Amino acid sequence: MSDIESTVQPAAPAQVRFSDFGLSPDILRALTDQGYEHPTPIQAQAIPVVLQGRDVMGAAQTGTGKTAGFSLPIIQLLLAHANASMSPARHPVRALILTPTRELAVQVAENVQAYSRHTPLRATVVYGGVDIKPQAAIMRGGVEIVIATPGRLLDHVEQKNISLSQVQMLVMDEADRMLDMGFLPDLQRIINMLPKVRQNLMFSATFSPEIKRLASTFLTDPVTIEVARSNATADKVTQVVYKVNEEHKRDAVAHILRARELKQVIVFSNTKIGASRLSRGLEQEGMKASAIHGDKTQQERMAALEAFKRGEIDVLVATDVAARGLDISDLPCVINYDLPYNAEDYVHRIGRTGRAGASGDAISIYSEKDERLLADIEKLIKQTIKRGELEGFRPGASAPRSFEDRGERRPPRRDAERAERADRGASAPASNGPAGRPSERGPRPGGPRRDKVDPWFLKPYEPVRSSSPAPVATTSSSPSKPKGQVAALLGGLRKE
DNA sequence: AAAAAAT
Repeated sequence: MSDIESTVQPAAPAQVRFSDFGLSPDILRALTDQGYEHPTPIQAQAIPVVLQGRDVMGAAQTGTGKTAGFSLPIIQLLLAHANASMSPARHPVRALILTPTRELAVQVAENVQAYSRHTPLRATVVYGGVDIKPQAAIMRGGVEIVIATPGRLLDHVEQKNISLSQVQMLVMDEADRMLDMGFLPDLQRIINMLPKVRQNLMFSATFSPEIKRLASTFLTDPVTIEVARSNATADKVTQVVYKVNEEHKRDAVAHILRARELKQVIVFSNTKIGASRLSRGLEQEGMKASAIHGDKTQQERMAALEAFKRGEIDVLVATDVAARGLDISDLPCVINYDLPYNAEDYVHRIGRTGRAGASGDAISIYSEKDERLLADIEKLIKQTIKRGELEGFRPGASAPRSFEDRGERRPPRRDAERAERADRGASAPASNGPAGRPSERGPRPGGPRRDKVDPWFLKPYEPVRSSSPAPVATTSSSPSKPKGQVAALLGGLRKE
C-alpha cells in the first residue's frame, strides 16, 4: 500500500535543517523563535512527503516530534494555496486535526499556533467539557485550522458554527486510540462531511488490522512512515519493578518519592478512584501532588496539568488519560502504582520518560496478583524487567491513615463513598442509580455517559502505541531534574 | 478488571 520505504534509517538529524525543506520564512522564523533548527527523524521523513500532497500513514514513538512533522507542512501548504483556495464560504476551515483526548487537542493546538504565529493563518481548538460559546464565537470569526476532539466538533457542526465543506487536509492523530475509544462512528460522520478530494494524514502507534482497515478506507495510496520499531521501549529508559504487598503499594510509592526527593514524576493508577486516593495520600504525606483523570472537571484537569508543567506540583497522579500523547517535558521518572491491564499501556506510560534522547527511569510497583500482568508486559517488550529491592522500605512506617493502609477490609460502603465524594474526583457508584438523579455536587461535565455500555472486554485485543507532539527539541521548564537519583535508588542493581 | 469522549 505504500511505495516508500518504511523504517528508513534517516540521515543523522544534525545534518538536516528545517531550512532545507523550502518552508516559508514565516514558519522558519517561528522555529527559530523556539530554538529549533534540526528536524527529528520523523519530521525529516514526513515533511517532504506531506508537502508533496501525499496521504500518509505514520507511526512514531512517543517523543519523536510527530506534531511538528505534520503541522509544519500543513501550514506551508495552506500558505502556498492561499489564493487558489479562496472560498466564498463563511467559515473556510481548511485543515482539520482530530485527537482522542482533550488535553492532546490543546497541546497540538498550542504547537500549531506557535508554528503559525508569524502567518495570517488562524488555528483554534475545540473540545468538550467546557463552555461551547466561546469556541463557537471564534469559529464564526473564521479559522483555517481546527484541532478538535470528535464529539464536540460534531456538536459545532450541528450548531452550524463551522462548515467542513472546505477542508483540504485531515489529520487523524492517535488513530488507534480513537478506535479504542469508540470514535469510529464519529470519525465516519465527520469524514462524510469533508470534500472527497483532500489530503489525509493518519498517525497511529500500531498497524493493527483495524488500523489497516481504517487506513484502506480513508487514505489514498498512502506513504508509510515509521520511526522506531513498534513495540520497543525507549532505549534510554531504565526499568525496574518492586514487588510489595498489595496494601503497601501506596507506602512504597511514597517511599520512592520521598527517599530521593523526586520531583516532576507522573504516577499512573489504573483507576480514577485509585488516582484520587493516592494523590490525597501523598498530599497527606506533605508532598505536592495532584490527580488528573476523567472524572475531574476539565478545569481541574487543565489546572493540574498546568501546575505540574509549571513545577508547582511535584507529583501528578494520573489515569491513562495522560498515558499517551501528552508532551510533558521530558520527565526523569515515571512510576506505575498499578501495572496496566493492557501491556501496550505500559509502553505508553513509560514513554513519558526518557524522551528526546534523555535518560529516564520507569519504576513499577506490583503485588502477587499482578504476576500475570508483569509477564504480559515482559512478553510484549521482549525483555525481562529488573526486580528490585526497595532499600530501607518499612511498610507502614508512616502512620496509616486508611483501612487499606492497615491492610484491613474497607469500611462500610457508605463511608467509603462519602470519602470519595469529598475527593472531588470520585465518580458516582458504578452500578448507577436512576438516571436523572440530582447530583450532590451539581453537574459534572466530565461525567460518564450512560447511553451505552462500552464492552471493552469484548473487543479484540487492540494494541496501541503512543504519540506525541514533542517538538523538535524539548524546552524543559524544569531546570534541574534528578535523573541520576532514581538510578541511585535502584542501588547496586545491574542493568539488564 | 479500565479509561476516554458531546450534552
